Amino acid sequence: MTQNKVSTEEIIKNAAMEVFVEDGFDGARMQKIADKAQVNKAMLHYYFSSKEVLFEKILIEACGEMLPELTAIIKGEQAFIDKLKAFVRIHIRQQLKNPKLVSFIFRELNKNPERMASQLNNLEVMKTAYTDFMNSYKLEVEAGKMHAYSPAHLFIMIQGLVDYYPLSKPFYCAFMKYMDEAVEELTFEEKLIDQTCLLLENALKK
Amino acid sequence: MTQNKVSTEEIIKNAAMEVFVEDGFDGARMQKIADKAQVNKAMLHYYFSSKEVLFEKILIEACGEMLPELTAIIKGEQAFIDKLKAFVRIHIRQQLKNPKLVSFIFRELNKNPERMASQLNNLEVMKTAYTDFMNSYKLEVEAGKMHAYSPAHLFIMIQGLVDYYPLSKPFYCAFMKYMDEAVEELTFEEKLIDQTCLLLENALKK
DNA sequence: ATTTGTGTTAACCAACTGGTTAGTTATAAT
DNA sequence: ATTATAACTAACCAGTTGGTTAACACAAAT
Repeated sequence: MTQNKVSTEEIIKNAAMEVFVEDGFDGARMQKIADKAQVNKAMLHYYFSSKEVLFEKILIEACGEMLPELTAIIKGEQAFIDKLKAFVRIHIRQQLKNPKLVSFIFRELNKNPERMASQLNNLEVMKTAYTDFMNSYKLEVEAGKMHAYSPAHLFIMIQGLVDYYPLSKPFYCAFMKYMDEAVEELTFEEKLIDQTCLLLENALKK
Repeated sequence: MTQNKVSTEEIIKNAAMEVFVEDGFDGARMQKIADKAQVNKAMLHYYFSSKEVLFEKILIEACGEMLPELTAIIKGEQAFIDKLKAFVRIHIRQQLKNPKLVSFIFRELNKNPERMASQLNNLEVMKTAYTDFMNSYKLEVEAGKMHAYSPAHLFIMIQGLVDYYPLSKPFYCAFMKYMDEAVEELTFEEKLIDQTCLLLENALKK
């Protein structure tokens, strides 16, 4: 019973995650969520008062799912460049596991930047990650081992390199087909990771 | 009359562009488009049979607006690296002029990759751009002047560098505020362009 | 003057949407 | 056994949505 109680709410959440990620807030239908969760539609309003509230809960969870194993890397004892490579590798692989989640986040981010901003408090991890990462970079620069970039801009460029492909994967799948380039997805993506690491290494190392 | 005839259809299109870009397909309301165009809602169905049809027209136009001055660059007589820099500069500036358009394209791309793929025929420009660009790059590599990357992957990485920030600008605006970093938008963005050029130069030049 | 065709409108409609409600079952507490 | 509370359901509701329709205006062609 206590099991069941927790369970139903969790089932709804999982169903809602799927539907919201697939269809976005506007496209998502409460009935579809209820069907997927195999509960009566009224249950959605029983556990979560409104669509908006349910969505907010899902959005928070979705954000959380974006930055998991990453913390481990930052706290590691590796050299900066190895940390960076590990970050690239893990981040891209992770995003590619669920590309729809990535596009969901960006979709809702652009629709309602303020809401996402208010969620930023939860991303304390990200703040420390950013700071730690950039401090190690500055040390490398001061030691004359790396080219100097503006840390903030470098951060954005790295994010671009690791977030962009998962976000536009469907486009490139179609584009490749159109270009008559037969590509085996997995090898292509692993190679993208390698190439990204290589590019960053060349761009940074003096 | 002929003037007026053309005009009304164009007015509707412009209004539809605004609303679809702002709200996405699911969020957009025909009434809102009609209001913005200051015409009766029935007129939308008079000129464009359905929401779907109107949307498709808008999507094509939106895609067209994405790749304008770029063709000029490719046909230019500059050296590869200068072409690349010019591309970065113009592309980022262009996207930043209307960031909502960028996020609109990505939103709808991820919602309906097949539709976007079918629109790829219109992007003949892109195909030639891609081929030309990559051929010049290969020449540089063969001449031993540049590091060798897989052309396809390099293409994607470059796109990531130029598309990512406009796409996630609202996030970084909020993030910067949260990090207590006061940034003057325009200078920040011009510097991002410079930094991107620098990064690519370092990553490519031997 | 009358016809014809295009542009335009107000009013309407069926389908759908998020949300409610009144009532039912099941479980635990007294 | 009775009560109280939480979990659940079927039916319903008011508001919205994309889309239609029948009538109207107004110009050009006859």
